[in-house]
This record gives sequence, structure tokens and C-alpha cells, in this order.
Amino acid sequence: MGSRNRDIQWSAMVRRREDGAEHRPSGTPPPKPRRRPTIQDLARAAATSPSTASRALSGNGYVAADVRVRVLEAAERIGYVPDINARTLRNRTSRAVGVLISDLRNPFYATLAAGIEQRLRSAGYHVIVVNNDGEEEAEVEGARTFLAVRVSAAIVTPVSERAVRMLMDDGVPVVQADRMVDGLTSDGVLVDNVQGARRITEHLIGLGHTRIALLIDETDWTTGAGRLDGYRAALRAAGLPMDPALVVPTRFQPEAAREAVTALLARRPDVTELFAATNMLAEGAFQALQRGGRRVPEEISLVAFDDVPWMSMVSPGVTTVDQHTDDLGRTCAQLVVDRIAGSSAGHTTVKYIEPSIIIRGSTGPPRGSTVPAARPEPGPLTTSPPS
Amino acid sequence: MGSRNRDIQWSAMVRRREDGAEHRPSGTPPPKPRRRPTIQDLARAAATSPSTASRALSGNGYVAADVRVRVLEAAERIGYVPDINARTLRNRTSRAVGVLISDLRNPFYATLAAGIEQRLRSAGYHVIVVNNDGEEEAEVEGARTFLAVRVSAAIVTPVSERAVRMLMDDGVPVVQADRMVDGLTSDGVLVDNVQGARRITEHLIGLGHTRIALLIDETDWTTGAGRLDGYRAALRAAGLPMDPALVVPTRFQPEAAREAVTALLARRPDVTELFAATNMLAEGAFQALQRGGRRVPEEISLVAFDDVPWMSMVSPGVTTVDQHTDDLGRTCAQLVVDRIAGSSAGHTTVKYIEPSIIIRGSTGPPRGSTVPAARPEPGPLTTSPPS
DNA sequence: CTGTTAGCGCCTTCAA
DNA sequence: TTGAAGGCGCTAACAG
Repeated sequence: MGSRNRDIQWSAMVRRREDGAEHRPSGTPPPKPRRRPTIQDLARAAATSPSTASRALSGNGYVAADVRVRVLEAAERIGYVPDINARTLRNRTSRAVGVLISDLRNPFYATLAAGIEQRLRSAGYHVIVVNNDGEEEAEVEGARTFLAVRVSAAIVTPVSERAVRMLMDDGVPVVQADRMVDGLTSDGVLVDNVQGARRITEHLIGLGHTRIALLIDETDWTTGAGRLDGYRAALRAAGLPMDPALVVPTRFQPEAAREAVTALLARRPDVTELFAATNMLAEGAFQALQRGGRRVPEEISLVAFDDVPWMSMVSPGVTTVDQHTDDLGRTCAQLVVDRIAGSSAGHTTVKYIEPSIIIRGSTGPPRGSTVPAARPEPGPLTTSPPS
Repeated sequence: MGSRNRDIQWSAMVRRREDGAEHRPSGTPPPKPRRRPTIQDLARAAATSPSTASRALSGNGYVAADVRVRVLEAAERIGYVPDINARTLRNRTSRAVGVLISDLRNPFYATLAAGIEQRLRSAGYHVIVVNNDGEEEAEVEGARTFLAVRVSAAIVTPVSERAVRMLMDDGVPVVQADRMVDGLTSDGVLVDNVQGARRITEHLIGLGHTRIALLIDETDWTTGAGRLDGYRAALRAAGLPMDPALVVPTRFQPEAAREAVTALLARRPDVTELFAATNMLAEGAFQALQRGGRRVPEEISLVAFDDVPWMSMVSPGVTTVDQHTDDLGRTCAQLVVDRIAGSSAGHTTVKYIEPSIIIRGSTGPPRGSTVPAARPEPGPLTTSPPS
């Protein structure tokens, strides 16, 4: 909070409530919150007992119809809201689900979280979100929080194996999202990275590219490893040479990717196509091409993995692999719901999201290609689906 | 979940844990989670009483140094994790904060949530996120959830006044973010919309624009009203005519904005500059210009309010008002922390985030302008700060 | 069908 | 400095 901020005590935009009783001289301790009505109060208001009130509210057990109505009305009248903490304590199970992700600022995770939250909310759960910023410590801390609040399940995009293991060791059902810790048996929802990478690479090969550089930040997880595998499989299937120097390692930040691409282009001017393995890397690659003044796709083509909004806004739009992130999130949530309901007891389920390819303007035949472009070069954005 | 998904029971990528005891024939009910150690167990393990163990952990009250050590060690050893529900029930106060926002898929809200979560987590709170999708019902439902879990405070980007009122009526401290419900006295963090809109409009006027259209989706909240005011104030100060037909109402979706812009351009070919009041509207406006084949900024300039990633990726980059959304989020969180600590007792605080202007390539002198461009037209992106 | 009882796990008196 | 006791609000047994 720098000097950008300016404090004021009162805003002209906000009118004082016309309620003199609200006035409290500064310095007085804050009013202790009015005690919330408990089920005792509700029972009294409905002229019955707490247990009957409880039954009326929950629908478990017998309650005379008229009594139920009385209780419901009373609840409405006195503004009764059941205490979830007490309920959780008593029931030893909550309607809370922990969501442990890496970076809400990254549209991939934001969309994932949105899909999860949407589905879980409609199933009557609420969501505790912890961002771990890619840090193992924060991730473990998040897992500890989930244990402490007795979440009934957790959805994790793992950074390390510790958090997932902690949760599983404590009997918390875990759904791993996007990637899975090797050797831990939990439910999971993964993207078919191999297939996605393979199909988009095939698209490039079909256009005539033979020197396709892969920009990638990790191959330890199924995400990176799968994308690398798919890329290789496509090359192999097409009988193309596998030049190890064209697999370009980088750190995950756009800046790192930008530098890596700039260096690559200087080193290997023969490269006609760049495949960025994540949306962040694609961002850096795109910037490197733009700053380097490379014409896309005439001089060099670009494809990405993971469709994020800017890719359909730029011109040319970026051809990419759509992971259906929203669907990924909803599927995770559904797995959680099924697991809690016990309908998936006895086995773990790993679902795969089948990605699809979105072809935009950033891919074309390689420069010097004698193959006429089969696909007419579209005007900006016209091949893009609506974002 | 459509045909894109394919279920499998087992993934080659995930190895079975080498733990035969884990095997459970399908159909067997899930193992009841091993009872978690309670403070009783901890006391036993540390050869003391629960009360002493409690004091040792919390630091409240006297505990002999050696006993404290014993308790802490035992806690570590047996994997004791205090039950937050029990603690909340007993203490009548939790470390949970509710965050009620409109749309996690919109980078504005995602960034806001990220800033909030980050700051609150480091202050020892955890966050319950509810997305309301702009729906009053969902918002009220979210507020009810917050009441039920006894959050110690809530941060809300209000959609209606009901949710905020419900929370406040129950004594839950509320920080309203980005916009405030008129007539409710809570803490809040707002952006100085008037100033931001005014300054960016002045920038345009300085370039020589006189027919500046404002694309706006609402003027009921301080956000829209403020941006409209700032726009008008700048025109007025410059002695420019105020053409009501240049204030173009639209719904908030990019598609709506796209159509509105297309219609406007047909109707008013004399417009030289478009000011989109939100990032969503800017998206639609940008697309409309691109599809319409308008050269930006030569034929028409574009500015936005709220900086989101695509604006620095496209060429030309979009000149916009940076709301410092991350800071906005952190400031909300800080207000919550202060409020809970009681350090702000006795008054409400409304903070203002002072936005700043990011000038990119989408703004230039109006067509036919005789004023030479003072600012050399930069190459793509070179005026953009790193995204 | 209803009400009484007990206890979920924790923390804070209060008495020792 | 420690431990015993009680109760936060809720619901599932169980007895009426």
C-alpha cells in the first residue's frame, strides 16, 4: 500500500444510515454481536423441543406436519441460521471442501477454481481456497488448515507430494487435478496431455513444418512429460528427425520464456515453429516474437498448450490446445461429490479430459514452403471461437 | 461432461502404492477415517491434562517450560491438529473470512481474490470463496453460508444490498470492495473512478480528440457513475461539448459491447475515440474494431478502464486505467484484519485506491489531426510495462 | 411422534 | 503451575 492510497473517514458516496441509535462515540468498544439465536431459541419460539426442531429442519426422523411448519416459520421469523461448526463437531463431517491451487492470478487456475466452486456450490458444499504460489510450505500449511477444519474432501493441483500425502494419511478424500503425484492412489482428473500435444504437433507437421522447437518448463509431472511425449510421438510417427536442441528448457515465468526464445532464435534461425507448453510460456514466446519483429506465421509459427483469453484477442490469434479447464474443474468437483456420497467406494477414479485443438492465425506453412496454403489466411480473429 | 471425457479405473501414469494392506475389494464400504487425535490424546501422550495441553499450545496462561516442550513434541509426534470447529464453537469466533465476489473467471475478480487470500493467509486466516455470478440469490445464499460458519468478517463486491445487510445485521464486519451499497455503513475499499476516468479522458483530449464515446454498462454503482462523472468532468473542464448520444449504454458482456460498438460506428462515423468502462466492454470494443477493420489508433483510438493481461498482449496495446487490483485486494484484507483486531473500532474506514494510467499504442491523435504526434508511435508493446 | 440426555473437541474459569 | 468441570450449539439414541 503505497502513497497511491488515501484514507478518508467518510465517503460522500455513502450515506449515513438514518438510524440514530447506531451512533457510537469513537473509542467505545465495538458492540458485542447480538447473540445469534440457537436451536434452543428456535425450539422455544416454535413451542417445541430442540430435537424436534432439529428434525424439522433436517428432515431426519418423524415430525408432525403442523409442527414442522411451525418450526420453519419460527426459523424464518427469528432469523435462525444453524451453526455449522457445532453441526460439524457433532456430525464429524462438514460440507466444506478444500481447494489447494497454485496461482489464482493465472487464468488456468482461476478458471479451474471457478468450475470447482460452481459445481460444489450447487451440490451444497462450500469451498475453502488456499493459494500456494507454487510453494511446498504454503501447500502443506493449506493441507493442515483443511485437516483442522475437517473438510470432507480436498481438490489439489499438487506442487509436492507432502500435502496430498498428509491429507490422504488422515483419511481425507483427495482429488488431484491437472497432475498427480506419482505413487499416491487418489482420485484425479487429468488432461490427456499426450494426445493434445500430439495432435497439435501433427497439425504443424501437416502444414509442412519439420523443425519445431518445444519450449517447456518441466518434465517431472505428467503435464510436462505428457506434452513432451506427444510432441515426440508426432515427430516419430511422421518420420521426422528428433533434434534434442529443439527441446528448449526454461523456467515457468513469461520473462524466462521470452529470453529463452530470443536466445533460441539467434542460435537456430532455421526453426520455423515454436510450441510453448503452457500459457505462461506462450506469453513469453509471443512477446519475444513480437519484440523481435518476427512475422507470425509467415516467418515463424506459434502454438500453445492451454487456451487463455489473450490468445484469442491478439492478431494473429494463437493456435492452441484447449484443455476445457472449466470442465476439468467441474469434473473434479463431481468426483468429490461422488466420493463423499460413497458411490465410488472401492476404487479410485482417474478421469481424463480430452483436449481439443483451436486453430487460429498463428500457424501457417513454414517460410519457403512450396506447398500452397490449403487454408486461406483469415482476417484477424475470424477463425477464433468467441472468447 | 460430454463425450470429451473418458473414464478409466486406473492410469498407467499412476503407480499403485506398494502397500498391500491398502487393497480393499470393491463393494466394501470406505474405511472409516481413523479417529483423529484429540487434545485428550495429546494430553495423554504428554502425560498431562487437556487444559495444560491447551495452554501449552495456545500460549495463554501458565505452563512450565518443560511441560510445554513435552506437549509440543507430543503434538508433533502423534500428528495432533486442533479441531477448528470445536475451537470456533467454544470461542464464538473463527479465523475464517468470507469472500463473496461476482466472477472468478473475470481476471479482475480473480486478481482481487488472489490479493485478499494472500494477505489473509499470511495473517493466519483462511478464506471461504463464494462466486455469485452476479446473481442476487446466489449472493444471499453465500451470505447465509458465511453466517452459518461464523466467519469473523466478510469481503463483498456487492451485487445487491441484501447480502451486505444480512451480514451487517448479524454483526459480521463487512468490507465492501470495488463498490459500495448506498446507505450501508461498512468499511470499504474503492477505486477513485472519477479521477481515473477523468485523467484518461484528459489524455485523450490532450491528443486532440473531441468526439469521445463512452461505452458503459451501468451507472447505478459508484463504479459506473464515477467513471461517467470523470469522463464528463474532463470534457467540461476542456470546454468540449457534451453529446449525450456519445454515452453508449450496453449490457456488460463483451458480445453486447461488440454489437453496441458496431452500431455506434455505423451511426456516428465522426467518433474518433472509444472509452470502454470495463475490461469486458473493452474486449467487445476491441473485437468490434478489429472485425470492422478499423485501424487503431489511426482511424480510431481505444481506451479502457481496468488493466487485464490481454491488453498488453495485443498490438497496439490498449491504453487503460490500472486499478491496482492486487493492491485493492490486499487493502481489503488489511481492513478486515484491523477491524477484527478492534484497532478500527468506533469508525468506519473507506479507503481509496488511486488508479494510474497506462499509455499503450491504442491511443493517438484523431485522424485528420493537424497536430503532429508528440509521442512517437512505438513498436508493439514497447511502451507496455511487463505483464 | 416427541422430549430428554449425552457428547462431539475445545478452552476458560475456578479451586487446589 | 496444574487439573477438574462445564458449556459452546447441535443431533442421534433412546425412552416415553
